Amino acid sequence: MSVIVRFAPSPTGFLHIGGARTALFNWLFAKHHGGIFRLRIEDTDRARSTQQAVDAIIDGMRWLEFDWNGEIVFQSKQLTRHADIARQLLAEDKAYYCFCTPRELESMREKARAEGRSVRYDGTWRDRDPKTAPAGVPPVIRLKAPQTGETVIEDRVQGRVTVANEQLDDLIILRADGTPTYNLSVVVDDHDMQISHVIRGDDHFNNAFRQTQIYRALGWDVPVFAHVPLIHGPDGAKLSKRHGALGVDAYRDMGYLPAALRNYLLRLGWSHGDAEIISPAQAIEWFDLDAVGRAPARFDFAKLANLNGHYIIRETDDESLVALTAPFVERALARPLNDSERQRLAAAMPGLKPRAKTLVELAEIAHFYVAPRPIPIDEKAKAQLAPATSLINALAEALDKTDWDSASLETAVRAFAENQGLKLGQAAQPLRAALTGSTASPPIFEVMAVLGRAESLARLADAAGA
RNA sequence: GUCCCCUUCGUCUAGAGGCCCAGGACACCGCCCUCUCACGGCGGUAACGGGGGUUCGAAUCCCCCAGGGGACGCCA
Repeated sequence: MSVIVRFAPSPTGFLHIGGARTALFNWLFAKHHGGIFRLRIEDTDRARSTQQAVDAIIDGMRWLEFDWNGEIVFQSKQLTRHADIARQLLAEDKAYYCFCTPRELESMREKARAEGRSVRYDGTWRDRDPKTAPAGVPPVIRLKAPQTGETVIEDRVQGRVTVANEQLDDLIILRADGTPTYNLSVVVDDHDMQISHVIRGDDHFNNAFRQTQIYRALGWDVPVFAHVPLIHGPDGAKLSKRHGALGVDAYRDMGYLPAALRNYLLRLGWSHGDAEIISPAQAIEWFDLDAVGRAPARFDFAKLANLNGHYIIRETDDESLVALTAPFVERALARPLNDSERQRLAAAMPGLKPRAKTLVELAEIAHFYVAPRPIPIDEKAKAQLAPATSLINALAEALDKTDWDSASLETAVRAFAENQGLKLGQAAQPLRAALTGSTASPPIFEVMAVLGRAESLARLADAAGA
């Protein structure tokens, strides 16, 4: 069986983190089986769909490097096709007109809820003659769903799940305004696109039963379903904006790498033995639906940060890191970086990157390298500097006679400290405070080497003078 | 309320009857490295929701309970 899957978001917002994982699973599944991965925009809700959201989703997909096959399918363009199918079902007596008004349905639901019954359409118009319809009520079309027996789904993640048909009511497939509803559109599109496996969020599980009934009514093959559990927030509740249901663009802005996000999302609800760091090639080789867990997973920023640190430190070359970090540095500087500054950052990168978990942090700790003099000195650094003015002056004098490379500078400072009867740290910390404006930084001799003689001595003079 | 699903360290998970007085990763704590902070190395705390069965033997199979989640729209 050839594999054709799709990711089908509705464009009512950004590509959120749960959607990104669904896209990842579909994408990996397709790659693993040498199949086809398609993108379909479910924009049948004319009121809530926006072009902006479509763009955000495409943007997110590109950023995560999820390449899809063929043209993007816009569900809204298939509306007449969907409506035709609804009418075909009507003609075949597999569907019927229902003249209940939304208000009537609402009171029906309220009554059911009040009586503790399950909330379902009662089938009022199922066997009633449309000729008895009230005037002026535009009808909807409902599927004549089986009322006895059961509907079974063989889900690749959830297993075999059975629901009694009496639990399912006659769902609306065509609205009063003649537009198709979601469940009909999905079935027709998935059929038309020859989708073999429907991999999507658990929140669609109930729809799978409805959709199965539509497939049956149409005499079409039902695709293989795989419903993956949703992602929860750190408190176990449904993921909300407060704890991470942000658009992937927000993660980009927070300085996360797409590779790290992909790796993190992959391990949320899926595993391969003890593997944690998983390359795209390995992911494609290993990924399958059988290893997807059935329990919802909580989103954990700390683990994402750790993974991101790994990808920054070990999987990204320094040149790329400079390019990725530059926008954040420039934002803080409120001006573009020039070539020599970029070169300085590149030279500093080996010392910078093990100290950052995100590109934002990387930009923050890199800032002192390109900050204009006199550089800002934080409170703790000021405290270390205050009693050390003469020490800084003496050090500056000694260093000015030294070759300006990391090793020579270290030798000189060590000799200086020894002569003064100081521990190395007692000389290095004031130097660090003066040169970086902070009490924590990359190794101070490396900092001096990257800064260069002129800039370093100037910063020392600034500090001693202040 | 009704239907469906889920339940191993704080978190992500390994585990498909004996290899498990439960392994890995993140987080946390300690030590080492060290000019600071990181990185790295080493070590540590920490879990099978509860109760019944089945079995010589259960984290693994069955039942019940509790807790959590999802769905019940002329939204997707």
